[in-house]
Amino acid sequence: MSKCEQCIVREFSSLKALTKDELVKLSDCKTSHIIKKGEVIFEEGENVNGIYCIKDGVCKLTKLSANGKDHIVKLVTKGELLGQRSMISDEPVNLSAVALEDMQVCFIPKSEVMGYFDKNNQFSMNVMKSICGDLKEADDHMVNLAQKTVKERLAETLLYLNDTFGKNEDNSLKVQLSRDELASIIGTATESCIRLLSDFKKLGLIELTGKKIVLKDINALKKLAE
Amino acid sequence: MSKCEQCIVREFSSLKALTKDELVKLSDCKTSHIIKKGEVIFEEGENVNGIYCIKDGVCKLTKLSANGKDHIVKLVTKGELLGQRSMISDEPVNLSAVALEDMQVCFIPKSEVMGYFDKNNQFSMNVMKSICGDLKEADDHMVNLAQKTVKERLAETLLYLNDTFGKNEDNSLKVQLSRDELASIIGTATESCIRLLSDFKKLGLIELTGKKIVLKDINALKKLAE
DNA sequence: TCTTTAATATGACAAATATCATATTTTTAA
DNA sequence: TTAAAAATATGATATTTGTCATATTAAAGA
Repeated sequence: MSKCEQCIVREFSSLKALTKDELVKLSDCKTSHIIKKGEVIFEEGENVNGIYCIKDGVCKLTKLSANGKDHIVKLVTKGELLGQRSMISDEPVNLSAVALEDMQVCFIPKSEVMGYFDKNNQFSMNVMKSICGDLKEADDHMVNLAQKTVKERLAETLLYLNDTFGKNEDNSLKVQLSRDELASIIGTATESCIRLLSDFKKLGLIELTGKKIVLKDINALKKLAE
Repeated sequence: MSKCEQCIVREFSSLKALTKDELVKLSDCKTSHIIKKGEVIFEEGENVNGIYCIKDGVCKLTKLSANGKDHIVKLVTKGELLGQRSMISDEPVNLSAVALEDMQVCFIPKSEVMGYFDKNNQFSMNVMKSICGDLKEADDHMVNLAQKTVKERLAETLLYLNDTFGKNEDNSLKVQLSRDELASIIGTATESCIRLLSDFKKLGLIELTGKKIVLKDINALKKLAE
Protein backbone atom coordinates (compact mmCIF):
# COMPACT_ATOMS: atom_id res chain seq x y z
CA MET A 1 0.00 0.00 0.00
CA SER A 2 1.48 3.34 -1.03
CA LYS A 3 2.08 5.96 1.65
CA CYS A 4 0.13 9.23 1.64
CA GLU A 5 3.15 11.03 3.10
CA GLN A 6 5.01 10.34 -0.09
CA CYS A 7 2.16 11.00 -2.50
CA ILE A 8 2.86 14.10 -4.59
CA VAL A 9 -0.74 14.46 -5.72
CA ARG A 10 -1.78 15.23 -2.16
CA GLU A 11 0.00 18.56 -2.42
CA PHE A 12 -2.58 19.73 -4.96
CA SER A 13 -5.70 19.08 -2.90
CA SER A 14 -7.11 20.25 0.41
CA LEU A 15 -5.19 17.36 1.98
CA LYS A 16 -1.97 19.39 1.80
CA ALA A 17 -2.96 20.92 5.14
CA LEU A 18 -2.68 17.58 6.95
CA THR A 19 0.10 17.08 9.47
CA LYS A 20 2.58 14.21 9.32
CA ASP A 21 0.69 12.37 12.04
CA GLU A 22 -2.60 12.79 10.25
CA LEU A 23 -1.03 11.50 7.03
CA VAL A 24 0.33 8.38 8.68
CA LYS A 25 -3.10 7.65 10.10
CA LEU A 26 -4.65 8.38 6.72
CA SER A 27 -2.37 5.87 4.98
CA ASP A 28 -3.72 3.15 7.23
CA CYS A 29 -7.40 3.77 6.63
CA LYS A 30 -7.46 4.69 2.95
CA THR A 31 -7.99 2.12 0.20
CA SER A 32 -6.43 2.34 -3.26
CA HIS A 33 -8.34 1.48 -6.42
CA ILE A 34 -7.67 1.08 -10.10
CA ILE A 35 -10.60 2.25 -12.22
CA LYS A 36 -10.69 1.27 -15.87
CA LYS A 37 -11.86 3.63 -18.57
CA GLY A 38 -15.66 3.67 -18.66
CA GLU A 39 -16.07 2.26 -15.17
CA VAL A 40 -18.29 3.99 -12.65
CA ILE A 41 -16.73 5.35 -9.43
CA PHE A 42 -20.09 6.21 -7.94
CA GLU A 43 -23.59 6.77 -9.18
CA GLU A 44 -26.01 9.64 -8.61
CA GLY A 45 -28.14 8.89 -5.54
CA GLU A 46 -25.61 6.56 -3.93
CA ASN A 47 -24.34 6.93 -0.38
CA VAL A 48 -20.61 7.22 -0.78
CA ASN A 49 -19.60 7.76 2.87
CA GLY A 50 -16.23 9.26 2.17
CA ILE A 51 -14.20 11.06 -0.45
CA TYR A 52 -12.06 9.95 -3.35
CA CYS A 53 -8.66 11.46 -3.99
CA ILE A 54 -7.69 11.21 -7.65
CA LYS A 55 -4.09 10.12 -8.02
CA ASP A 56 -4.19 9.76 -11.78
CA GLY A 57 -6.60 10.00 -14.69
CA VAL A 58 -9.66 12.05 -15.58
CA CYS A 59 -13.33 11.40 -14.93
CA LYS A 60 -16.61 13.05 -15.81
CA LEU A 61 -19.29 14.06 -13.33
CA THR A 62 -22.71 13.59 -14.88
CA LYS A 63 -26.32 14.07 -13.99
CA LEU A 64 -29.28 12.38 -15.60
CA SER A 65 -31.79 14.87 -16.99
CA ALA A 66 -35.55 14.36 -17.06
CA ASN A 67 -35.36 13.69 -20.81
CA GLY A 68 -33.14 10.67 -20.19
CA LYS A 69 -29.93 12.29 -21.40
CA ASP A 70 -26.82 12.53 -19.28
CA HIS A 71 -25.36 15.97 -18.85
CA ILE A 72 -21.66 16.35 -18.06
CA VAL A 73 -21.43 18.91 -15.27
CA LYS A 74 -17.69 18.86 -14.79
CA LEU A 75 -14.45 17.05 -15.62
CA VAL A 76 -12.17 16.21 -12.71
CA THR A 77 -8.52 15.20 -12.79
CA LYS A 78 -5.61 14.21 -10.58
CA GLY A 79 -5.10 16.20 -7.41
CA GLU A 80 -8.80 16.83 -6.95
CA LEU A 81 -11.22 15.32 -4.47
CA LEU A 82 -14.59 13.75 -5.25
CA GLY A 83 -17.62 13.53 -3.00
CA GLN A 84 -16.84 16.43 -0.70
CA ARG A 85 -20.19 18.12 -1.15
CA SER A 86 -22.16 14.99 -0.51
CA MET A 87 -20.16 14.20 2.62
CA ILE A 88 -20.56 17.68 4.10
CA SER A 89 -24.25 17.92 3.25
CA ASP A 90 -24.70 14.40 4.56
CA GLU A 91 -26.70 13.51 1.46
CA PRO A 92 -26.40 10.98 -1.36
CA VAL A 93 -24.13 12.17 -4.17
CA ASN A 94 -25.81 14.46 -6.67
CA LEU A 95 -23.68 13.40 -9.63
CA SER A 96 -22.27 10.20 -11.09
CA ALA A 97 -18.51 9.84 -11.61
CA VAL A 98 -17.30 7.82 -14.61
CA ALA A 99 -13.67 7.32 -15.67
CA LEU A 100 -12.74 8.81 -19.06
CA GLU A 101 -9.42 6.99 -18.97
CA ASP A 102 -7.75 4.49 -16.64
CA MET A 103 -7.55 6.00 -13.17
CA GLN A 104 -5.90 5.54 -9.81
CA VAL A 105 -7.99 6.76 -6.89
CA CYS A 106 -7.85 6.47 -3.12
CA PHE A 107 -10.92 6.28 -0.95
CA ILE A 108 -10.90 7.95 2.47
CA PRO A 109 -13.78 7.06 4.79
CA LYS A 110 -16.01 9.80 6.10
CA SER A 111 -15.15 9.14 9.75
CA GLU A 112 -11.53 9.95 9.05
CA VAL A 113 -12.21 13.13 7.07
CA MET A 114 -14.74 14.52 9.51
CA GLY A 115 -12.09 14.33 12.21
CA TYR A 116 -9.90 16.73 10.25
CA PHE A 117 -12.70 19.28 10.10
CA ASP A 118 -12.74 19.42 13.90
CA LYS A 119 -9.03 19.51 14.49
CA ASN A 120 -7.44 21.08 11.47
CA ASN A 121 -8.76 24.52 10.60
CA GLN A 122 -6.53 24.91 7.59
CA PHE A 123 -7.99 21.72 6.11
CA SER A 124 -11.51 23.08 6.65
CA MET A 125 -10.60 26.30 4.93
CA ASN A 126 -9.04 24.44 2.01
CA VAL A 127 -12.15 22.34 1.50
CA MET A 128 -14.34 25.40 1.77
CA LYS A 129 -12.25 27.25 -0.78
CA SER A 130 -12.36 24.32 -3.14
CA ILE A 131 -16.15 24.08 -2.93
CA CYS A 132 -16.40 27.85 -3.36
CA GLY A 133 -14.34 27.49 -6.52
CA ASP A 134 -16.74 24.82 -7.76
CA LEU A 135 -19.67 27.12 -7.04
CA LYS A 136 -18.18 30.02 -8.95
CA GLU A 137 -17.43 27.73 -11.86
CA ALA A 138 -20.97 26.36 -11.79
CA ASP A 139 -22.50 29.85 -11.77
CA ASP A 140 -20.33 30.94 -14.68
CA HIS A 141 -21.12 27.79 -16.57
CA MET A 142 -24.82 28.33 -15.96
CA VAL A 143 -24.70 31.79 -17.52
CA ASN A 144 -22.88 30.41 -20.55
CA LEU A 145 -25.46 27.69 -21.07
CA ALA A 146 -28.26 30.21 -20.75
CA GLN A 147 -26.88 32.95 -22.94
CA LYS A 148 -24.41 31.59 -25.46
CA THR A 149 -25.11 29.76 -28.70
CA VAL A 150 -24.10 26.15 -29.24
CA LYS A 151 -21.30 27.28 -31.54
CA GLU A 152 -19.88 29.60 -28.91
CA ARG A 153 -20.13 26.90 -26.27
CA LEU A 154 -18.35 24.36 -28.49
CA ALA A 155 -15.49 26.76 -29.20
CA GLU A 156 -15.24 27.58 -25.51
CA THR A 157 -15.24 23.93 -24.51
CA LEU A 158 -12.49 23.03 -26.96
CA LEU A 159 -10.34 25.83 -25.56
CA TYR A 160 -11.14 24.72 -22.03
CA LEU A 161 -10.06 21.15 -22.77
CA ASN A 162 -6.86 22.46 -24.29
CA ASP A 163 -6.05 24.81 -21.39
CA THR A 164 -6.99 22.43 -18.61
CA PHE A 165 -5.78 19.06 -19.79
CA GLY A 166 -3.22 19.94 -22.44
CA LYS A 167 -2.30 18.05 -25.57
CA ASN A 168 -0.43 14.95 -26.72
CA GLU A 169 2.83 14.96 -28.70
CA ASP A 170 0.78 15.01 -31.92
CA ASN A 171 -0.94 18.22 -30.67
CA SER A 172 -4.29 16.52 -30.23
CA LEU A 173 -6.32 17.20 -27.09
CA LYS A 174 -5.22 14.89 -24.29
CA VAL A 175 -8.71 14.18 -22.99
CA GLN A 176 -10.51 12.16 -25.61
CA LEU A 177 -14.25 12.58 -25.56
CA SER A 178 -16.76 10.98 -27.86
CA ARG A 179 -18.92 13.34 -29.91
CA ASP A 180 -21.75 12.29 -27.65
CA GLU A 181 -19.83 13.32 -24.54
CA LEU A 182 -18.76 16.60 -26.07
CA ALA A 183 -22.41 17.28 -26.92
CA SER A 184 -23.45 16.55 -23.37
CA ILE A 185 -20.95 19.08 -22.03
CA ILE A 186 -22.20 21.86 -24.26
CA GLY A 187 -25.82 20.83 -23.94
CA THR A 188 -26.85 20.02 -27.48
CA ALA A 189 -27.79 17.10 -29.70
CA THR A 190 -24.97 14.80 -30.79
CA GLU A 191 -25.68 15.52 -34.46
CA SER A 192 -25.48 19.27 -33.88
CA CYS A 193 -22.14 18.83 -32.19
CA ILE A 194 -20.79 16.68 -35.04
CA ARG A 195 -22.06 19.17 -37.60
CA LEU A 196 -20.39 22.12 -35.90
CA LEU A 197 -17.12 20.21 -35.56
CA SER A 198 -17.27 19.60 -39.32
CA ASP A 199 -17.89 23.33 -39.84
CA PHE A 200 -14.92 24.21 -37.64
CA LYS A 201 -12.82 21.77 -39.64
CA LYS A 202 -13.90 23.30 -42.95
CA LEU A 203 -13.01 26.73 -41.57
CA GLY A 204 -9.54 25.44 -40.70
CA LEU A 205 -10.04 25.98 -36.96
CA ILE A 206 -9.52 22.35 -36.01
CA GLU A 207 -8.34 19.07 -37.47
CA LEU A 208 -10.22 15.81 -36.97
CA THR A 209 -8.62 12.37 -37.13
CA GLY A 210 -10.94 9.79 -35.67
CA LYS A 211 -11.57 10.82 -32.09
CA LYS A 212 -8.51 13.04 -32.08
CA ILE A 213 -9.03 16.77 -32.21
CA VAL A 214 -6.23 19.23 -32.94
CA LEU A 215 -6.80 22.94 -32.38
CA LYS A 216 -5.28 24.73 -35.37
CA ASP A 217 -6.37 28.32 -34.86
CA ILE A 218 -6.72 29.14 -31.19
CA ASN A 219 -7.23 32.85 -31.76
CA ALA A 220 -10.10 32.28 -34.14
CA LEU A 221 -11.66 29.87 -31.66
CA LYS A 222 -11.33 32.48 -28.93
CA LYS A 223 -13.12 34.99 -31.11
CA LEU A 224 -15.89 32.50 -31.78
CA ALA A 225 -16.26 31.80 -28.06
CA GLU A 226 -16.52 35.60 -27.50
CA MET B 1 -29.53 49.81 16.51
CA SER B 2 -31.38 46.50 16.74
CA LYS B 3 -29.79 43.64 18.66
CA CYS B 4 -28.70 40.47 16.90
CA GLU B 5 -29.55 38.42 19.98
CA GLN B 6 -33.19 39.29 19.46
CA CYS B 7 -33.25 38.95 15.70
CA ILE B 8 -35.43 36.02 14.67
CA VAL B 9 -34.02 35.87 11.15
CA ARG B 10 -30.64 34.87 12.53
CA GLU B 11 -32.10 31.47 13.45
CA PHE B 12 -32.46 30.62 9.77
CA SER B 13 -28.88 31.24 8.72
CA SER B 14 -25.46 29.86 9.62
CA LEU B 15 -25.36 32.54 12.31
CA LYS B 16 -27.61 30.40 14.49
CA ALA B 17 -24.46 28.66 15.73
CA LEU B 18 -23.12 31.83 17.37
CA THR B 19 -22.93 32.01 21.14
CA LYS B 20 -24.51 34.79 23.21
CA ASP B 21 -21.12 36.48 23.60
CA GLU B 22 -20.45 36.34 19.91
CA LEU B 23 -23.87 37.81 19.18
CA VAL B 24 -23.34 40.74 21.54
CA LYS B 25 -20.04 41.49 19.86
CA LEU B 26 -21.71 41.10 16.45
CA SER B 27 -24.40 43.64 17.33
CA ASP B 28 -21.70 46.23 17.92
CA CYS B 29 -19.86 45.82 14.65
CA LYS B 30 -22.71 45.18 12.24
CA THR B 31 -24.39 47.97 10.28
CA SER B 32 -28.08 47.96 9.31
CA HIS B 33 -29.29 49.16 5.92
CA ILE B 34 -32.55 49.83 4.16
CA ILE B 35 -32.37 48.96 0.46
CA LYS B 36 -35.10 50.24 -1.82
CA LYS B 37 -36.53 48.14 -4.62
CA GLY B 38 -34.20 48.27 -7.62
CA GLU B 39 -31.18 49.40 -5.62
CA VAL B 40 -27.89 47.56 -5.90
CA ILE B 41 -26.44 45.89 -2.79
CA PHE B 42 -23.19 45.05 -4.51
CA GLU B 43 -21.95 44.74 -8.04
CA GLU B 44 -20.07 41.93 -9.80
CA GLY B 45 -16.32 42.52 -9.43
CA GLU B 46 -16.60 44.61 -6.27
CA ASN B 47 -14.67 43.88 -3.11
CA VAL B 48 -17.36 43.48 -0.50
CA ASN B 49 -15.20 42.61 2.52
CA GLY B 50 -17.93 41.05 4.58
CA ILE B 51 -21.29 39.37 4.34
CA TYR B 52 -24.87 40.63 4.25
CA CYS B 53 -27.55 39.03 6.36
CA ILE B 54 -31.00 39.53 4.82
CA LYS B 55 -33.52 40.51 7.48
CA ASP B 56 -36.36 41.17 5.06
CA GLY B 57 -37.10 41.27 1.34
CA VAL B 58 -35.92 39.42 -1.75
CA CYS B 59 -33.07 40.17 -4.12
CA LYS B 60 -31.73 38.73 -7.36
CA LEU B 61 -28.15 37.63 -7.94
CA THR B 62 -27.17 38.36 -11.53
CA LYS B 63 -24.19 37.97 -13.80
CA LEU B 64 -23.50 39.89 -16.96
CA SER B 65 -23.06 37.63 -19.97
CA ALA B 66 -20.69 38.29 -22.86
CA ASN B 67 -23.68 39.26 -25.03
CA GLY B 68 -24.51 42.13 -22.68
CA LYS B 69 -27.56 40.49 -21.11
CA ASP B 70 -27.89 39.94 -17.38
CA HIS B 71 -28.62 36.41 -16.27
CA ILE B 72 -30.37 35.83 -12.95
CA VAL B 73 -28.46 33.05 -11.23
CA LYS B 74 -30.46 32.91 -8.01
CA LEU B 75 -33.09 34.63 -5.90
CA VAL B 76 -32.26 35.14 -2.25
CA THR B 77 -34.59 36.00 0.60
CA LYS B 78 -34.70 36.69 4.33
CA GLY B 79 -32.64 34.44 6.58
CA GLU B 80 -29.97 33.94 3.93
CA LEU B 81 -26.46 35.34 3.76
CA LEU B 82 -24.87 37.10 0.79
CA GLY B 83 -21.21 37.24 -0.13
CA GLN B 84 -20.02 34.14 1.70
CA ARG B 85 -18.31 32.63 -1.31
CA SER B 86 -16.46 35.78 -2.17
CA MET B 87 -15.28 36.23 1.40
CA ILE B 88 -14.00 32.67 1.74
CA SER B 89 -12.33 32.64 -1.67
CA ASP B 90 -10.90 36.07 -0.91
CA GLU B 91 -12.00 37.27 -4.31
CA PRO B 92 -14.28 40.02 -5.65
CA VAL B 93 -17.93 38.97 -5.76
CA ASN B 94 -18.88 36.95 -8.82
CA LEU B 95 -22.48 38.17 -8.95
CA SER B 96 -24.38 41.42 -8.52
CA ALA B 97 -27.15 41.67 -5.91
CA VAL B 98 -30.17 43.87 -6.68
CA ALA B 99 -33.27 44.30 -4.52
CA LEU B 100 -36.53 43.05 -6.06
CA GLU B 101 -38.50 44.73 -3.26
CA ASP B 102 -37.67 46.95 -0.30
CA MET B 103 -35.17 45.16 1.90
CA GLN B 104 -33.58 45.27 5.33
CA VAL B 105 -30.06 43.91 5.45
CA CYS B 106 -27.22 43.90 7.96
CA PHE B 107 -23.58 44.05 6.95
CA ILE B 108 -21.03 42.10 8.99
CA PRO B 109 -17.38 42.93 8.30
CA LYS B 110 -15.04 40.17 7.17
CA SER B 111 -12.75 40.51 10.18
CA GLU B 112 -15.61 39.61 12.47
CA VAL B 113 -16.83 36.62 10.44
CA MET B 114 -13.38 35.14 9.91
CA GLY B 115 -12.96 35.02 13.66
CA TYR B 116 -15.96 32.69 13.92
CA PHE B 117 -14.39 30.28 11.46
CA ASP B 118 -11.45 29.84 13.81
CA LYS B 119 -13.34 29.55 17.04
CA ASN B 120 -16.75 28.18 16.24
CA ASN B 121 -16.70 24.87 14.38
CA GLN B 122 -20.45 24.64 14.18
CA PHE B 123 -20.56 27.98 12.40
CA SER B 124 -17.96 26.74 9.89
CA MET B 125 -19.98 23.62 9.25
CA ASN B 126 -23.16 25.65 8.78
CA VAL B 127 -21.52 27.91 6.23
CA MET B 128 -20.04 24.92 4.44
CA LYS B 129 -23.41 23.20 4.29
CA SER B 130 -25.05 26.32 2.97
CA ILE B 131 -22.48 26.69 0.20
CA CYS B 132 -22.78 22.98 -0.57
CA GLY B 133 -26.53 23.52 -0.95
CA ASP B 134 -25.87 26.36 -3.37
CA LEU B 135 -23.53 24.14 -5.36
CA LYS B 136 -26.07 21.35 -5.65
CA GLU B 137 -28.70 23.84 -6.71
CA ALA B 138 -26.35 25.34 -9.29
CA ASP B 139 -25.49 21.92 -10.75
CA ASP B 140 -29.16 20.99 -11.00
CA HIS B 141 -30.00 24.31 -12.55
CA MET B 142 -27.20 23.87 -15.07
CA VAL B 143 -28.61 20.54 -16.23
CA ASN B 144 -32.04 22.10 -16.63
CA LEU B 145 -30.70 24.95 -18.73
CA ALA B 146 -28.76 22.53 -20.88
CA GLN B 147 -31.44 19.91 -21.42
CA LYS B 148 -34.89 21.39 -21.00
CA THR B 149 -36.88 23.49 -23.45
CA VAL B 150 -37.80 27.09 -22.71
CA LYS B 151 -41.40 26.03 -22.09
CA GLU B 152 -40.34 23.43 -19.54
CA ARG B 153 -38.06 25.93 -17.84
CA LEU B 154 -40.79 28.55 -17.65
CA ALA B 155 -43.26 26.10 -16.10
CA GLU B 156 -40.61 24.97 -13.64
CA THR B 157 -39.70 28.53 -12.70
CA LEU B 158 -43.31 29.50 -12.05
CA LEU B 159 -43.68 26.50 -9.75
CA TYR B 160 -40.40 27.35 -8.03
CA LEU B 161 -41.53 30.93 -7.38
CA ASN B 162 -44.79 29.61 -5.96
CA ASP B 163 -43.14 27.00 -3.72
CA THR B 164 -40.31 29.19 -2.47
CA PHE B 165 -41.87 32.61 -2.01
CA GLY B 166 -45.58 31.81 -1.78
CA LYS B 167 -48.51 33.91 -2.88
CA ASN B 168 -50.49 37.00 -1.90
CA GLU B 169 -54.11 36.99 -0.63
CA ASP B 170 -55.29 37.29 -4.23
CA ASN B 171 -53.33 34.08 -5.05
CA SER B 172 -50.80 35.89 -7.22
CA LEU B 173 -47.11 35.04 -6.87
CA LYS B 174 -45.58 37.06 -4.06
CA VAL B 175 -42.33 37.84 -5.86
CA GLN B 176 -43.14 40.14 -8.74
CA LEU B 177 -40.75 39.87 -11.63
CA SER B 178 -40.88 41.76 -14.89
CA ARG B 179 -41.16 39.67 -18.05
CA ASP B 180 -37.60 40.66 -18.70
CA GLU B 181 -36.44 39.31 -15.36
CA LEU B 182 -38.42 36.11 -15.77
CA ALA B 183 -36.79 35.67 -19.18
CA SER B 184 -33.35 36.14 -17.69
CA ILE B 185 -33.99 33.41 -15.12
CA ILE B 186 -35.02 30.87 -17.72
CA GLY B 187 -32.43 32.03 -20.22
CA THR B 188 -34.50 33.15 -23.17
CA ALA B 189 -35.50 36.30 -25.06
CA THR B 190 -38.05 38.56 -23.38
CA GLU B 191 -40.46 38.17 -26.30
CA SER B 192 -40.28 34.38 -26.11
CA CYS B 193 -41.07 34.54 -22.42
CA ILE B 194 -44.05 36.84 -23.00
CA ARG B 195 -45.32 34.62 -25.80
CA LEU B 196 -45.15 31.48 -23.69
CA LEU B 197 -46.90 33.21 -20.80
CA SER B 198 -49.68 34.11 -23.25
CA ASP B 199 -49.82 30.48 -24.36
CA PHE B 200 -50.04 29.29 -20.75
CA LYS B 201 -52.84 31.79 -20.20
CA LYS B 202 -54.76 30.56 -23.25
CA LEU B 203 -54.39 27.01 -21.99
CA GLY B 204 -55.87 28.07 -18.64
CA LEU B 205 -52.68 27.25 -16.73
CA ILE B 206 -52.16 30.77 -15.41
CA GLU B 207 -53.93 34.11 -15.14
CA LEU B 208 -52.23 37.39 -15.98
CA THR B 209 -53.27 40.77 -14.56
CA GLY B 210 -50.58 43.32 -15.21
CA LYS B 211 -47.44 42.03 -13.53
CA LYS B 212 -49.46 39.69 -11.35
CA ILE B 213 -49.35 35.99 -12.17
CA VAL B 214 -51.78 33.49 -10.66
CA LEU B 215 -51.10 29.78 -11.08
CA LYS B 216 -54.45 28.17 -11.95
CA ASP B 217 -53.48 24.60 -12.75
CA ILE B 218 -50.45 23.51 -10.78
CA ASN B 219 -50.68 19.87 -11.85
CA ALA B 220 -50.69 20.75 -15.53
CA LEU B 221 -47.70 23.03 -14.95
CA LYS B 222 -45.89 20.19 -13.19
CA LYS B 223 -46.54 17.94 -16.17
CA LEU B 224 -45.20 20.61 -18.52
CA ALA B 225 -42.07 21.02 -16.39
CA GLU B 226 -41.58 17.22 -16.58
C1' DT C 1 -53.69 65.98 -15.84
C1' DC C 2 -51.11 65.30 -19.69
C1' DT C 3 -46.98 63.86 -21.84
C1' DT C 4 -43.34 60.92 -22.18
C1' DT C 5 -41.19 56.76 -21.39
C1' DA C 6 -41.03 52.05 -20.38
C1' DA C 7 -43.22 47.51 -20.28
C1' DT C 8 -46.08 44.23 -22.36
C1' DA C 9 -48.00 42.07 -26.35
C1' DT C 10 -48.25 40.16 -30.98
C1' DG C 11 -47.20 39.38 -35.95
C1' DA C 12 -43.87 38.25 -39.48
C1' DC C 13 -39.89 36.37 -40.44
C1' DA C 14 -35.05 34.58 -39.87
C1' DA C 15 -31.84 31.82 -37.63
C1' DA C 16 -30.56 28.16 -34.67
C1' DT C 17 -31.19 23.71 -33.27
C1' DA C 18 -33.44 19.11 -33.03
C1' DT C 19 -35.08 15.06 -35.19
C1' DC C 20 -35.26 11.40 -38.36
C1' DA C 21 -33.25 8.80 -42.01
C1' DT C 22 -29.45 6.74 -43.78
C1' DA C 23 -24.64 6.14 -45.21
C1' DT C 24 -20.00 5.43 -43.79
C1' DT C 25 -16.45 4.45 -40.75
C1' DT C 26 -14.58 2.55 -36.59
C1' DT C 27 -14.67 -0.51 -32.79
C1' DT C 28 -15.89 -4.70 -30.51
C1' DA C 29 -16.31 -9.29 -29.88
C1' DA C 30 -17.44 -13.91 -31.51
C1' DT D 1 -10.70 -12.58 -39.57
C1' DT D 2 -15.19 -11.48 -39.98
C1' DA D 3 -19.77 -10.26 -38.52
C1' DA D 4 -22.21 -7.29 -35.61
C1' DA D 5 -22.57 -3.26 -33.09
C1' DA D 6 -21.46 1.29 -32.12
C1' DA D 7 -19.79 5.82 -33.40
C1' DT D 8 -19.37 9.31 -36.77
C1' DA D 9 -21.08 11.85 -40.64
C1' DT D 10 -24.39 14.19 -43.57
C1' DG D 11 -28.84 15.35 -45.87
C1' DA D 12 -33.65 16.63 -45.43
C1' DT D 13 -36.89 18.53 -42.76
C1' DA D 14 -39.50 20.05 -38.60
C1' DT D 15 -39.50 22.60 -34.52
C1' DT D 16 -37.94 25.85 -31.44
C1' DT D 17 -36.28 30.11 -30.46
C1' DG D 18 -34.57 34.77 -31.61
C1' DT D 19 -35.03 39.19 -33.94
C1' DC D 20 -37.20 43.10 -35.73
C1' DA D 21 -41.22 45.87 -36.33
C1' DT D 22 -45.04 47.78 -34.38
C1' DA D 23 -49.17 48.06 -31.47
C1' DT D 24 -51.05 48.55 -27.03
C1' DT D 25 -51.02 49.22 -22.29
C1' DA D 26 -49.12 50.74 -17.99
C1' DA D 27 -46.12 53.64 -15.29
C1' DA D 28 -43.50 57.74 -14.24
C1' DG D 29 -42.65 62.73 -14.25
C1' DA D 30 -43.45 67.44 -15.41
